[in-house]
Amino acid sequence: MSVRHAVLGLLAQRPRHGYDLRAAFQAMVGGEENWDVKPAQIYTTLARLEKSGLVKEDSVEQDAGPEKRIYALTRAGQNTLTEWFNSGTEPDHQRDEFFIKLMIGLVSGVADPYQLIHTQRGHLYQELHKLTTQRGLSDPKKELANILMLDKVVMHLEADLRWLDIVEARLDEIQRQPLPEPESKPRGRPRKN
Amino acid sequence: MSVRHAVLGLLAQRPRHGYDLRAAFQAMVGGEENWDVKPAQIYTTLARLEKSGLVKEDSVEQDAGPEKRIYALTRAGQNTLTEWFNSGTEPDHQRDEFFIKLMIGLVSGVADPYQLIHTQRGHLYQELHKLTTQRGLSDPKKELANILMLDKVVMHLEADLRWLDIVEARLDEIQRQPLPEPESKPRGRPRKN
DNA sequence: ACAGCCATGTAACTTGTTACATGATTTT
DNA sequence: AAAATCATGTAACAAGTTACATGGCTGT
Repeated sequence: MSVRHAVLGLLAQRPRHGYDLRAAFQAMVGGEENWDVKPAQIYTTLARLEKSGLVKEDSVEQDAGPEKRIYALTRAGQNTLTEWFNSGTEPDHQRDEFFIKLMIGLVSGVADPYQLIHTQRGHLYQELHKLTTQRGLSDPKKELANILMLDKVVMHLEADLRWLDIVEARLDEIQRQPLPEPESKPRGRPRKN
Repeated sequence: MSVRHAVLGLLAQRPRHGYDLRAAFQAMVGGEENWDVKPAQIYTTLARLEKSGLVKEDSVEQDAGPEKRIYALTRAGQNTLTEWFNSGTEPDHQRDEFFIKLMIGLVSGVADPYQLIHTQRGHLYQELHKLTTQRGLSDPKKELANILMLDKVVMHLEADLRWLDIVEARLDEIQRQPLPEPESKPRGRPRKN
């Protein structure tokens, strides 16, 4: 849902061609490690936007190199964009794969929840470490978008880590006063970290 | 990607039919307000899993009411499930719509970033308030999954709020020492909150 | 009698990914 | 001469949503 509007926004800045849009988008989210938009998506999105009348082909440049199909916003496109800005934004309600994995682990008896948590914690710490060293090095020269994205990812990694601690605490609580759960016999808890 | 594996996991617990799977899934994520899985997705997923040989129709019950097509895991399904548990889980790298909205706002000059932040903060506080009162009321009687999901959502809402503060601080910094940005002339910052 | 739950599905559509395919220019 | 970058797209697929369609049983 975001890419569609991002394309409109970038075209509001100035008319652009597909390749340019992709580069601008990637710069905006701080590189492909954060959000790798495939060329295919840009071009198909452009085609769809054109079909919907939100965008139109402005001109075709060709100055040494392949031709560039420049697209521009239509009035309808501008309206759609301002509507987007004026509407609220849902905080993307965490359809988190790990949550599902943990719950399925608890319920199906196929995997040990404590093991899952342990693994995931390691994973998150590793990621966090990678990012914070990255951030420490090149902070001043990086662009705003890049920095903000890093901030965001770090905040959420920390939130996930805090959540894992809470989950563990809650599981411990339950093991002290076991509740009537059918299939899943509680396993012994391995040593912490 | 999650629903597919969730279905496998729930079938590992015991054979089930589509309607039952849906109910179990919804219970697991703590109700439709968190993750509303449509019936259509359950049934199409089951059909795909069957075509892939991970699941097979076990029997058809009919005891007063419509017939229930009971599905069970195949050996291949069990393998897929354990592979899933043994593989790492990416923390769902925040393809957050608000981030894009803010960046496009900054870059396109169409919307005021401070206004966007202000609106979003209000939105998040409201949500947070709704959840914490909800949590305060019925904590002991609720099921584990429900509680964990609430914990998770709250952690991430708080992370988002902290992030908004950081963003504002960074924008203020830039306004004190303006950088060479072409299109977007900085707007006056409206009063906080 | 009607509403609501139980239970199943199909069709059309949207967003996004993967893989393939082409070809020119610039850099090494 | 080869590799990287610029630039465009198509085809097939996967996941998910919306809307539609059907029908029986249960409670008011």
